Amino acid sequence: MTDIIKELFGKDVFSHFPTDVRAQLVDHSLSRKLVEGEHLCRQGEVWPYVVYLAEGQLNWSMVSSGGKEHQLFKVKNGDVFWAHSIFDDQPMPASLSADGQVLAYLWSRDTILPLLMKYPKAMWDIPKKLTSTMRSAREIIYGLAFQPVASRLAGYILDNLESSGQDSFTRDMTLEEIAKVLATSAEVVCRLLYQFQTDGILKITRTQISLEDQRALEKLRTLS
Amino acid sequence: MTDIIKELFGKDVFSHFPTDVRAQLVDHSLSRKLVEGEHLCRQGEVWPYVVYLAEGQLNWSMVSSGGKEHQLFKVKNGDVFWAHSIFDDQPMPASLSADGQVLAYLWSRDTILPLLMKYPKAMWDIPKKLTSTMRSAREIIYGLAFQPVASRLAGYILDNLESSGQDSFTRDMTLEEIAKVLATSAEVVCRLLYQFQTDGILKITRTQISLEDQRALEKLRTLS
DNA sequence: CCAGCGCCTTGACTTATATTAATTTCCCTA
DNA sequence: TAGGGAAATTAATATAAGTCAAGGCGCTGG
Repeated sequence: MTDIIKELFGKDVFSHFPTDVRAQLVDHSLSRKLVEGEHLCRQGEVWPYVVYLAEGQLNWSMVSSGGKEHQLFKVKNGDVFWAHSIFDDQPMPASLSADGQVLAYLWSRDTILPLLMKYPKAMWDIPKKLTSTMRSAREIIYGLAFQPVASRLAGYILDNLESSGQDSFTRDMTLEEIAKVLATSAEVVCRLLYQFQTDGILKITRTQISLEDQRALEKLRTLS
Repeated sequence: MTDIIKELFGKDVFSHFPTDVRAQLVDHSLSRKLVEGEHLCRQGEVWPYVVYLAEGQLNWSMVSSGGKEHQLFKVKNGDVFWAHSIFDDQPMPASLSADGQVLAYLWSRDTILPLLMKYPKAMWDIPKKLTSTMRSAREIIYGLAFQPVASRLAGYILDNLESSGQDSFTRDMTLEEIAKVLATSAEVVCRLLYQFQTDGILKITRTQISLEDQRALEKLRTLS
């Protein structure tokens, strides 16, 4: 625990608390272990917590009015997540669910707010963080609204290649899951992947995707 | 000026400042008058200001990578607007331009930040405000991504009818401008309006829109 | 009063993507 | 090692919406 917590106190907001407060925060933390698919919070619920994700990943996904599920982003290992309800006491607009094994530490608003009031410098980091979230959320959703599926898929592949560090990677999500992220259907993803292959951009097998022409793929991502 | 400022101090954030600080804020305010179409800030510019809109309306609009302009929302009379750059010193993601005559009061970060540090209760209202902005922005952009144009148009008309208080209103925007808000083209808007008429939902002339069947229009809005 | 301009209207065509359904491939387990 | 089930693939079809082009209407200023 101590190592993990040490990392936490290098992050925005938390880095501004003095040592004794840090100890106090450690004492008041709640820890939650989740298994694949389990929910940390559900869309519609009022859930005023800060999360520090010590192990694993969380999916931030929402169900639209049409009943379709869409995954907007992932909370990654080491990320801090400030739930909307902390600030306005309104229902959460999406759900957080575990992607694999998860260990998370939580603090309720009642714990953290008095400390923020006492250390305004820490508090000032919150709008900063929210702004950056807004910026990236806008980017993502705008992509959904204004970029063709092919561009979104290109971006998705490039992101994966980048984080794998190789020029090829093994798909660990089903086409169905990818489709959920790109807000389209598995069939379309499949067709586009093969389209990319005939265009000489990728080589694909059932589970592997390897890059043939990075420049072309990057062009696809931005074009239109 | 004093009346206007009095209103300001009833709002989030500002309501938490004591009298002497309020006076100080009035002293340090910058006032800007704008005429139709003039820009208060431009997309891409680092612009660390808080805005209080005393008269008129501002359009918050962005140019997408494809070069198309899209208007996301309006800052209305009496609204307070916290520009992204205040928090993270990054470029603004969209532009603010005057919709008609505008009178705005501005405070730079250098003026406001020390006061926020001194009055954490005021500062705490900022994340609250940002959260509400995030919620409504998400709603709007998700609409663009997941709702058909017909639903968006239905919502647009219902909003206008509501704010006019009548069951009919005179269009004060060109089809082109409506298209910009709905992220589509004027032709499509036109065709849909006539479609609505043949369906018995609206009666339209060149400039007037009057409601015939509210229930049907509301159904259209939500029915994905 | 009419010429011209901006806006609106309409039609024809193109394209991206959703949907449905049928078929194939792969992998796991009995 | 066969059988079953999940996932992937492919094809056919449907539909929403964008684009282009042409024409019509109504207002304004000379």
